[in-house]
Amino acid sequence: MVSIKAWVLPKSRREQAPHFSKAQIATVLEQVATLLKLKDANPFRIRAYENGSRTIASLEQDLWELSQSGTMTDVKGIGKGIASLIGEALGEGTWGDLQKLYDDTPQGMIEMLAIPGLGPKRIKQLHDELSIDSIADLSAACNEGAVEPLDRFGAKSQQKILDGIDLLARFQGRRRLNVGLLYGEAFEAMVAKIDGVEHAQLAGSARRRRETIGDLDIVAAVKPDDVEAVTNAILAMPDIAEVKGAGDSKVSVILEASILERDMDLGTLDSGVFQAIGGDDYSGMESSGTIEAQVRMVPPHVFAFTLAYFTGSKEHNIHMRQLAIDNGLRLNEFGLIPEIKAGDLTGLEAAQYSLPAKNEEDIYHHLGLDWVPPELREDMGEVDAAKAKSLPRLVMPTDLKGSFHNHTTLSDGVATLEQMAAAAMDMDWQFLGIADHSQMLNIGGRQIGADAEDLLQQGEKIRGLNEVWADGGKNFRLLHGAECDILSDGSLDYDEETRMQLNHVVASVHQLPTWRARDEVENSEALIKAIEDPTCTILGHPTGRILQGRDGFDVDMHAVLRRMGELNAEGELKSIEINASPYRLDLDWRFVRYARDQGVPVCINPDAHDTAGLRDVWFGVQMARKGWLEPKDLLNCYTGEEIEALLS
DNA sequence: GCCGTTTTCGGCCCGACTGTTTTCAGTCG
Repeated sequence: MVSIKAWVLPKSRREQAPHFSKAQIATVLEQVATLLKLKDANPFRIRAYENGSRTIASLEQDLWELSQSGTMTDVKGIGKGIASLIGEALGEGTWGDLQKLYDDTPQGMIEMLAIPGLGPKRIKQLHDELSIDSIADLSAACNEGAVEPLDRFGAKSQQKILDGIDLLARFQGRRRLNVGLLYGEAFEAMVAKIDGVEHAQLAGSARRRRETIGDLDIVAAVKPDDVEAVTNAILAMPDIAEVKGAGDSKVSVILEASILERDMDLGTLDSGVFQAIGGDDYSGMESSGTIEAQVRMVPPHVFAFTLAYFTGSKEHNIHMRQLAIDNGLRLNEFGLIPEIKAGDLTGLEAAQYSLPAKNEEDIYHHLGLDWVPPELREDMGEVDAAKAKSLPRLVMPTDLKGSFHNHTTLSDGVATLEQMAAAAMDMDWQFLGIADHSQMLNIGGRQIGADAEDLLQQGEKIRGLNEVWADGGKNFRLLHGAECDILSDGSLDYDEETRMQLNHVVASVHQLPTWRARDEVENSEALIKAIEDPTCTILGHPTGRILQGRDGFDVDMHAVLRRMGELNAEGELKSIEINASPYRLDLDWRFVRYARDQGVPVCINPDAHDTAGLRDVWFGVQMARKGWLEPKDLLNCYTGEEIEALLS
């Protein structure tokens, strides 16, 4: 059972302003929104805090500068109230009267929000009328039958809460993208095969390639006469653990892992990292899991609208809907309907007057926009760019000609140089960077990394192999690098003379506990010192996060990227990695566009520990797409010759 | 709480489903 960290207002760890980081401010605003929900506050006030949190989290400017210059309210979504709250937090390290809000709300009420079907209003009612303030209390009250007689509750509600508590214990919430896609694509294929389904498509966050997936949304085109039969066919599937609901247009179920015809491939991860995040407990949780899925059935002629609607994001949809309203149109999952014709009609009735759309392109075109790739639909500027016809030509997996950060048997990989090279050639790559762990890396007292001497020997071997391929006219080369540990003070492992002999150095942090115990300022300084080292080429998995496993360390990524941008402007090559392991996907895609804007070349690295691991680059490409990258922004898309010249 | 500018108040996206009701509130996406 995953326990939720207690919610407390952060205390400043600094002597002087600014006292908090952007991430801390964003977290507090998000928590305030949730606490206000539990107090049944004005829903629009709640949304203002939610929007504020989202805005701050993705803000590129320096918060402290905005606050000092009094221009914070120029940021859309930040008004006088939130600006003054932030100003006080940054300047004084205090949080106004928020402490009272935090004190007023029992931790257990926050935990109850995770119970499916139970929301803030009813949690408040349970708290007010039965003094319930923990999941344990709630469970006991349901078992005693104390919940049933409450106003607007009943026998079914009480049972549903018990089921929800049970589900919460079994169901770990979000799944990583690779796992979610396995379920999603399997389920999509099964639904598509049902008689009466004209076509079916996976929508939602899986289609947008978010790094984690909450639940699956499948949109199915079904004629009204076939809906009942299709519903029954779905409910009769063998891999359904539970039916959560079934109506005229929607079936909501929980899928078992047995839907996957083959064993779940969980991918590979650095040695030691598994232990750090819970070892067997973690992998047990991974493979025994279930996932929630919804199928939305709509008449074929409105399929495109429903697909767009359920692809989201919610924020993108709100922006699109506003744009429609500005044009006298009503946009929903059934159509794009002139308000003047729709009148008082709603739903499918109103949709008979919809502008036609045979696909999503048509919908966007009706609103004067270019089609927006699903990965970009996060309301982060894509609507305006689509209007200005300036959306990027996003990178595709086939644009890649190599990668830079991969392991062999010299450290903790299981494949040899030759095996890794052969696998890369199979992918039509022109280069493969080898970067085994450096000597400092120890796991449980055992040295994982390579001694300098062995590392340099590997270089000899690589030069020999490269000569053979060159002589044979094969357009392929290995690049000799190392994944050098960044020590706690920001210096790099190995001596400089050793590092100088490499094609490239991937500098990464592995001693996470030390870094997580420090604050953002110290960590940022250490990372900047590491990238300033003349031998450092690539900053590897920049925060050390493991999705669904552990948070990364605090760091001002904008500041690090700005410094990297300066160094690139001075003619040095400093690249940032999108670690493509589905466990990491670090650099977070939310920073990728900022890196590009600062002139920092990005590289996608599978961090492969075996030949199959090279395929993980696909996930990195998805994150690069979410970060608006074109082939020219990525070192992976240079030719082998160009890379050779760049790194020599 | 934020926004806009026929500004200083009134509106803020919208529909499906469920369980409780007998017209609707809560939850979800």
